[in-house]
Amino acid sequence: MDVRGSALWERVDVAHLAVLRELAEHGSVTAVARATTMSPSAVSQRLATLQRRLGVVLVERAGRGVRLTDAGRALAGIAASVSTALAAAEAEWQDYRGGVAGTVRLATFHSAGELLVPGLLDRLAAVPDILLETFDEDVSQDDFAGLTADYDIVVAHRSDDVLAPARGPVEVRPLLREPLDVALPLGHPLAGRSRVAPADVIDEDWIVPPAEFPLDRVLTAIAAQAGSPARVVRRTTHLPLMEKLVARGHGIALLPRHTTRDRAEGRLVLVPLADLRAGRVIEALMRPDRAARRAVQVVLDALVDEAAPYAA
Amino acid sequence: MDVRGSALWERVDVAHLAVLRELAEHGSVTAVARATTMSPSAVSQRLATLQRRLGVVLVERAGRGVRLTDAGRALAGIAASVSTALAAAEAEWQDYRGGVAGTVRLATFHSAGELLVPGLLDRLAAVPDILLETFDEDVSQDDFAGLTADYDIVVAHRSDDVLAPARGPVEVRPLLREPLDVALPLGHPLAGRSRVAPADVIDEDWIVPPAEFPLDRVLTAIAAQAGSPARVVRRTTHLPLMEKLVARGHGIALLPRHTTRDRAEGRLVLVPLADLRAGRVIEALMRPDRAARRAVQVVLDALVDEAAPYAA
DNA sequence: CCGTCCATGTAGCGTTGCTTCATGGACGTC
DNA sequence: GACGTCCATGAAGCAACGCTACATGGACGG
Repeated sequence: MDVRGSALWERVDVAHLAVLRELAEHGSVTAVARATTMSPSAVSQRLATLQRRLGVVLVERAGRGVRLTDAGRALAGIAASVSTALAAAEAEWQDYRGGVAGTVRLATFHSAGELLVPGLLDRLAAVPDILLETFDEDVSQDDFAGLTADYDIVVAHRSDDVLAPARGPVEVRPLLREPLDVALPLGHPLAGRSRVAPADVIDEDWIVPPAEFPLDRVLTAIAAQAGSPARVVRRTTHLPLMEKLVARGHGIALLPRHTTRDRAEGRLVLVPLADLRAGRVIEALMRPDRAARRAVQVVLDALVDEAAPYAA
Repeated sequence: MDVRGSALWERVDVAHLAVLRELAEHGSVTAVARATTMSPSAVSQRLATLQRRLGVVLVERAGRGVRLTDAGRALAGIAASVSTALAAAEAEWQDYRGGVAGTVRLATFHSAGELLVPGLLDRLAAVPDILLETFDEDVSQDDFAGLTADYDIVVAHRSDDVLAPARGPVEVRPLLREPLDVALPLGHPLAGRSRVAPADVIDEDWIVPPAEFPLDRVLTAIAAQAGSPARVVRRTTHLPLMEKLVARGHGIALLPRHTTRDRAEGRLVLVPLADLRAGRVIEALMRPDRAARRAVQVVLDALVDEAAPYAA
């Protein structure tokens, strides 16, 4: 940036540096090319010139793909902070100009999308300069953070029995905690109860998502408390399917209270669990540089507002 | 930096932004061209493309030169923070690589240069990768800050009767406080005294630097305390000349203790002032982005070390 | 009123970096 | 063990960008 002195930036373009950072997150040249709408060759050439200009080896081949060297990892970390600073500067400029324009890519898992996206779009209708693109992404509990490489905001969930782990360089904003209730068909013997204990329901047939999904972890806790394992008869991540199966008597399930009430109340019964704090935490994850963008912040704030009624 | 989203940095190059910042500090296109070794036309074209890409007017003509618009000033401020972030990133990279290379431009006023530069060079001999360029710059008290646009480190002085004023975005590192003594010829009636009061010396012929230089301000304070104005017979910033004039009986002067003692002791007598705290503060001034460079920090640390013996 | 200074256009050139296509190595499969 | 696939990289060609050098046109001062 400055001509005199050492002037790293006379030789190295920040745009070139950015691909290194993307490579660190996406893991392969082709993935970076896909994510940035460049050709793989362009990505490769950028990396090559970067290394030539710096006189340092940053990437090395590893089998079919590439791997960052130590120096590459170090520089990618630096590139991340540059990204964040640049995004902050851009935000400052947008503040000055008044406009909050931009495209925001939001990933939600199904039930959160159902719960939050419609109201979110209503709120954002007042901000015409922001284009919100929404995507469905439901992955296992630990994989949400990785999605932040592809989206500006990732709505993630985890069972609230585990502390939020160190998630590295990802920013977290809590949205809501959603209690999990036992869903029973209308004619079920326990359907009239105001609460049920783990021991009451452990011998039922259960319908839950695959292992390592938040809802599954809670069932594990129930089984632990009841002292006997749960009998899982079907696994699916698709909540409406779970509801239909429960309604027709094919088993019972743990279902998120708000989401289910909005949709399936009347076709089945939700009974809170006694003796166990069962719930899932829903939060927004972002890479710091993306979080620094004003358009992202506006969407995030709207998301928090939208979630507020459920936040209890 | 990022392809999706609003992507200001896809349109605007940080190098282009940098010229705006330089323009804000140097004030004219030609001055920026000189400072950056580009042609004036290149500077002008960068500004033009910057405005075209942003769709905003940043500079406007003012008489023979140009003036920043409000938007231009705002963006220049942002450019400054970008510069700092980039310099910090470069420093991080240099830390990783181990080397501390670079050219550092140091401006000193004459007596500080005499006092500090020889020892500074000794200290830096151990760091072969740093090239130190030194320059003499002695300006009036308030103009030192402006020199930071042209040098990495500016050694400045001010009389210590005034509080350091808000110096905007300039970083300050104190180096030493140098007492000012009354310099008398060897045979002077007061030459044997251990201290002299303002009233003792106010009726002498005085030799001082031009107005608004630190030493002049101290004489003003002496006159105020003595209750009568000082009779100034000659003005010069050149300390050796002042010493010679004093030694030959053409008047007396206020001279910095350490500098003078190193050079002229034996040819004149230095007597401390009683009833008045007379001294000048010597400090290093830097622009934040320059201060973030490791090479600059190394030189600065050496400078502080070199000044330490006098720091009392 | 003229000379000087400053900024900005214009022409032309060099460099850079992209796309497209071809090559070559590594892995999985039949 | 050979083939197909996937991935990264090299070469050729082209387009765009930004610079230097020079010319133009206001604005200030003598």
